[in-house]
Amino acid sequence: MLKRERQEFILREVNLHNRVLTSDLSEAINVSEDTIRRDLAELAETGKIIKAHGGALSKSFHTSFQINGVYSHDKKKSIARKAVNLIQDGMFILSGGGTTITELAKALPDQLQATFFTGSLPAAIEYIQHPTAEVIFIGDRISKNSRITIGGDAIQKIAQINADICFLGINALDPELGLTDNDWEVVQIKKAMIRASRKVVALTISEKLNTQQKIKVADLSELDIIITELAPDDPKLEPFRNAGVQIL
Amino acid sequence: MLKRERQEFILREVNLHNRVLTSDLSEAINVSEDTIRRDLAELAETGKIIKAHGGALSKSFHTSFQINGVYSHDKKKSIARKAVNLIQDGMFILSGGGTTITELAKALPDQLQATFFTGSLPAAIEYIQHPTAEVIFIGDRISKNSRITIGGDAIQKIAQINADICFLGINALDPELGLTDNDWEVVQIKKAMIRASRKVVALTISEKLNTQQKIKVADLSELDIIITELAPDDPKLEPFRNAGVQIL
DNA sequence: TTAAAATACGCAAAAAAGTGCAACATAAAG
DNA sequence: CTTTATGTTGCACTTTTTTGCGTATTTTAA
Repeated sequence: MLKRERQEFILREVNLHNRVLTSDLSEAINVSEDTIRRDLAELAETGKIIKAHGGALSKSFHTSFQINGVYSHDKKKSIARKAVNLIQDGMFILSGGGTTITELAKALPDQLQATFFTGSLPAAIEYIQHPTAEVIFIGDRISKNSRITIGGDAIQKIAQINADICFLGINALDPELGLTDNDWEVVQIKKAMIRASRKVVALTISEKLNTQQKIKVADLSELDIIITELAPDDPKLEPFRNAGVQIL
Repeated sequence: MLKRERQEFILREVNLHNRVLTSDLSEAINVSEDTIRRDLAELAETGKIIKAHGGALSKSFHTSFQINGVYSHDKKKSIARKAVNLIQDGMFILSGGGTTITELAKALPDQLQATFFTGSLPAAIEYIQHPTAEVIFIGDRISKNSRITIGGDAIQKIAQINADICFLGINALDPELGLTDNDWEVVQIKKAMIRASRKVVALTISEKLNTQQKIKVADLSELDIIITELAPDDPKLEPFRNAGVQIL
């Protein structure tokens, strides 16, 4: 079995079972565990899998673990600081969910007068603590995973809004595939929010750049601004800038 | 099971049940309690969970626990325990706001299957953490004081509901004046909720009995059940029982 | 205060991973 | 065809990681 062939087999196994053991792979392919380890190391280096003691985990399985760690907290704060500069007094703002958005809510300057539409419970809790912000909650069924409103009623309500700007915390952004997500209901909400806003801002930590999930939310062309914790001229952002999206 | 995989499992369990026991996890995953403790320590170190004696708590649970005052905490807990007995599988429940209601949400038995309609952000946060409860949020403008939805849109939505039971945390209850409140917008919401339910349950600590506020919400005759922390035959409750309201 | 439960700590065994090296294959260049 | 350069693989060895156990300590609840 060729090296390339072997690695593709491993990748399929990982994505199928969400985890593989070095020992199992070694036995299945009939090569030494050293070789398997070397393969896993290579696959992990290009970001296709996550290495772990005893084997490896699939990327999608692992994301939740990494993304809500304390490491990314500072990054999200720095993203939030950039984002609040886009907000001006009197604006009508559509706000999605996610921890990055929650940071945005915390970072609002005290004297700001703006109206926030959101379907995210954690975000709403933060917005409502702001001294002057007006908060409109978009009601409907609440998703247990993401703690945001989902469902047709919510989409209808969003469609009635004509917001100045929309902030979306996003899970995956790829130069080719654009904005993607893994939850069909959430995708519908995000699409509705994008339609209901004059300007769309995507907030994301750099780890989520160049990653893909299963369901399409929007093309890059539908985004106006991408905000990450990186400097705007970082090479990782090059393909997105080339697509005509403004980078902050 | 790989270490990382195990920690992901633990993290999911914590976020689902709000608390986990070291002993349960040890048995479920089939590793020693030492190993579980080490995992919990690592997860706590990166801020993903809150460690506690005997197990760990979810981060959100811990924070919401801290936010509420402790003055009448025990009384409200005892009220909540009485109230959950009224809830049965499959019920549609309208739920107001207030710390007593939040306690009710925390006291729900794990296996309960019910649908909760609410316009209270803190209550929704609690309901959504329950493993099986369905949560429908009634959206509209959020009041800064009470953190519940107010406004005509919400009232209209409530009118479309036909709930089995309605739980109201109340601010003032008087044998003559009935249920009163000081916030006009909140009063409209409460009235709508009472209209939309077959059975109305008022939850209150005894300090609020025999007090009045400025705006009338409902007559005593519109209430079906009053729950306080007192024993049902307490003399303070006599006038309410005489008005034909059931006391728990 | 006291007994039981839970935890921290040190330690040792087992498993897994990293390291250097030699064997082998492959392909390009002479 | 031979030689050389390159890359791949397996092996012996060391190092690191992980785990469970015994013991001492702390925490909890009565």
